[in-house]
Amino acid sequence: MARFPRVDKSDNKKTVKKGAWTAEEDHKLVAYIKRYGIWNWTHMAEPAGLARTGKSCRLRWMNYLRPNIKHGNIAKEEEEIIINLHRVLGNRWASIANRLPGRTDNEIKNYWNIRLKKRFVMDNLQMPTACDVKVDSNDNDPSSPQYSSIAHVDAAKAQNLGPPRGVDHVDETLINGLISPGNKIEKEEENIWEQLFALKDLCILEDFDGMCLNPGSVSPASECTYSEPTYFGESYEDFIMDLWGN
DNA sequence: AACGCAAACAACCGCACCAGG
DNA sequence: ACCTGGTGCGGTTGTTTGCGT
Repeated sequence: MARFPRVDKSDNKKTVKKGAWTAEEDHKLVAYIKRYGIWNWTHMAEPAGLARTGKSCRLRWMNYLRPNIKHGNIAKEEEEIIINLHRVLGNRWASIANRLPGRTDNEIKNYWNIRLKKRFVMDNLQMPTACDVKVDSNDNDPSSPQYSSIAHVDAAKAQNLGPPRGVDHVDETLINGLISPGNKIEKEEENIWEQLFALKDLCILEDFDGMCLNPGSVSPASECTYSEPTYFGESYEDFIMDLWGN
């Protein structure tokens, strides 16, 4: 990682702008990146003519300005993927986002917190957790008693609650087995993906891969009730196209 | 039309990690 | 080995928007 001369703190008292980005700021950032590329977020803001922190610039770029970002309208298929990935990965939004082209971690995180989390609460459903997945035995059968007790206990742990009502028996040895060294559930992402592909509902991911390879096969938008937001009076697509000079 | 509330979204903050010096 | 600065991530908060009364 390249390093730069220390910032003179005494000269660092310029007012830093916060809050919503304006179209002009977006234009400046995109124009700068188009010309010079991303070389250092912290030091890019000033020459780009932005009174923003590097972090703010990076966030704006990553979540809205970079090409190929999809906005709104999370399809049913994507929702299923999010649920399944969250079951395996937990709150690792960036990892989940990596699996959903065009989606940002922020968007997925918001979607989860606002819609899915609430739905699980309202429907009194079992909140999926990363530890729900166990691939090395019959326990990956959701209908099995073992699977069920694991899921219940982990959800209860996640909410700092005791075992939920209706669960009168918890197999502690199973829980210990899940968290003990040498357990087949590893933290490393590669192993997590192996677990993921062992899931019975893998077909959803396969369908999604198919969608990526054959974009024309994506479900028709007519199924969606989402209305496209506007960006400074334009559709998001027009706004980005305009920013990129296309 | 005005107000209040809830939902949705955008952005900030703090922390952890990584790499160069 | 340690320090420092940059980056990325997840949690949280602030603002905007939509809807019901």
